[in-house]
Amino acid sequence: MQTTHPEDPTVGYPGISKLRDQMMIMDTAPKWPKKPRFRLKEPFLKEIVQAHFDKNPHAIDVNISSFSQFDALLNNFTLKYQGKPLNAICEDLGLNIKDNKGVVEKVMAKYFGSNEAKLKNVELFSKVGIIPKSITLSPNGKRTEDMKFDSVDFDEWTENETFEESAIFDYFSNHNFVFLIYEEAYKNAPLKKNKFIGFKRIMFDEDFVDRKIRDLWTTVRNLVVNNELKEEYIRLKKTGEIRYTPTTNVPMTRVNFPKSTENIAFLRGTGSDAAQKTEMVNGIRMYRQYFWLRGDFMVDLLDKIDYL
DNA sequence: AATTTTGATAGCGGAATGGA
DNA sequence: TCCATTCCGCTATCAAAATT
Repeated sequence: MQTTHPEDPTVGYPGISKLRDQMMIMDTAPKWPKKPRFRLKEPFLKEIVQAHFDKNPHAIDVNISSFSQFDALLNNFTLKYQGKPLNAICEDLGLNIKDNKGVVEKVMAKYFGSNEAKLKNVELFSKVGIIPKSITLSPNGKRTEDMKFDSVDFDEWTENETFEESAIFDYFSNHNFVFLIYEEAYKNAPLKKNKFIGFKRIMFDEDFVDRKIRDLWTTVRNLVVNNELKEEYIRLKKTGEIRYTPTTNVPMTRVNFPKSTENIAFLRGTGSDAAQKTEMVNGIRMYRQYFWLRGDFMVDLLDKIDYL
């Protein structure tokens, strides 16, 4: 752009917003058409502070400073293991793993040089605000599940007055997401048989965050602030009988948070079992809540992106 | 150092829904 | 009407953190 308009840097501004997902340590704000300022990405600053206090003894330094290098590292993994089932990859990496749900993450952590099970212990990821997520496609490339993200801190959610100050805004706006994409060997195949397909890296579209995530934030916030949360029994539609959970034999209940039927972004609870509902909001005891995005939306979104 | 609790990841499973 | 898909509260598992 400089070569065509060296005297007028503003002509390049629209392109800067488009370059956001290429920039690892810097970011620009606000976005086009407003005049951009440069700033350090917030997760990077946090990591610098953390490193100072040596909070992260397991972190390794793979010495990567740009996304093209990062992408290349992921591409090497893809070239080696594309189409291979998870158990074969484990074997090749020297990981002795039973059929458990932690494998997906453990494999990646190992590849990035950490023997820890958690990818968040890999400094590279936290340093530059990369959030890894795995997604499994059905044999015909459709969604198998919806996607769970972070848990909800209701104090934070209601304390902040504006969406732009909220944690969920920061989560979706200021982070890169790397998706580890797997495909089922056959319908409902066990996890370790799933084939590794590849990586995709995205930043969520500003417009999507501003509409869908803002909707979720506003709706949930209003429900809690206005004390409009309600819990009700789940009843069988045919007979009207109350449903009971299979393991704890407690009545199943629902809370009137946004559901996946009405919204791409919604809340869903999680916990050890129905007898252990630890969260308390508006006097209602409930599972710890997480925000989710619909699986079909995620698959559509990723379909538009190229593999690394 | 051993044990318990918490919480994060990823997915299960039974009922409702929808298409052929 | 049958069967596949979707919905959504619930659950298996593991490891980190807290507690003893």
